[in-house]
Amino acid sequence: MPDQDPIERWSEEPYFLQLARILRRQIVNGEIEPGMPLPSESHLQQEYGLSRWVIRRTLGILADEGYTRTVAKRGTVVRPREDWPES
Amino acid sequence: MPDQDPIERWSEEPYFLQLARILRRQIVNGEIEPGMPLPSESHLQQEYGLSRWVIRRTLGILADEGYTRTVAKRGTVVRPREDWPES
DNA sequence: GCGGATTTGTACGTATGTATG
DNA sequence: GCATACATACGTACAAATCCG
Repeated sequence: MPDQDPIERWSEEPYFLQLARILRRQIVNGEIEPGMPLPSESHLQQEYGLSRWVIRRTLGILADEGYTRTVAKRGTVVRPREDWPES
Repeated sequence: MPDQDPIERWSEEPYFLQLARILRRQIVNGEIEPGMPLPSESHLQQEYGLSRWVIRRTLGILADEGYTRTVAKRGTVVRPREDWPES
């Protein structure tokens, strides 16, 4: 349900940070398990009503943090827990 | 002289990788010394005839590598040599 | 194996906000 | 007050590889 995790458009916080927090939590909570794919960029666009710029910025952050790996023409998958930041 | 470091538009290599290589070499060669500012994004745009998207992508790479630090509303400066990648 | 749909990557343009100088 | 400079965010287009019926 996208509306459980709405992007606050009045917020000072950039959309890509809000969305990164939302997706990061879903991963940590096990809603998307290691090895499983995240929704595609276009799907995330529709789900959250955000531009692809924001979606890609967000996915870049999660990848940098070690939560996900994005492969060209394939998609983005959740990495093993040992690759996540500790604590 | 921009034309000494032209972007090869026929190349397979993305523009932002070509430009990153060019600017990285200028830094390593001491053409822009630590503490000194890089040209502004709009200046780089005009100098190389590239979009701001490519310029920012490039500067992001150099910053990730430790060569530069970009500060909002200020500009991008070259970091001390000890922050650069070794060898 | 073919062909279309999907998906990510690169690249462009524009607009607006905000802090700096 | 005004110009500069970076940050965010929207849009579009095309390429190339992959996936799938």
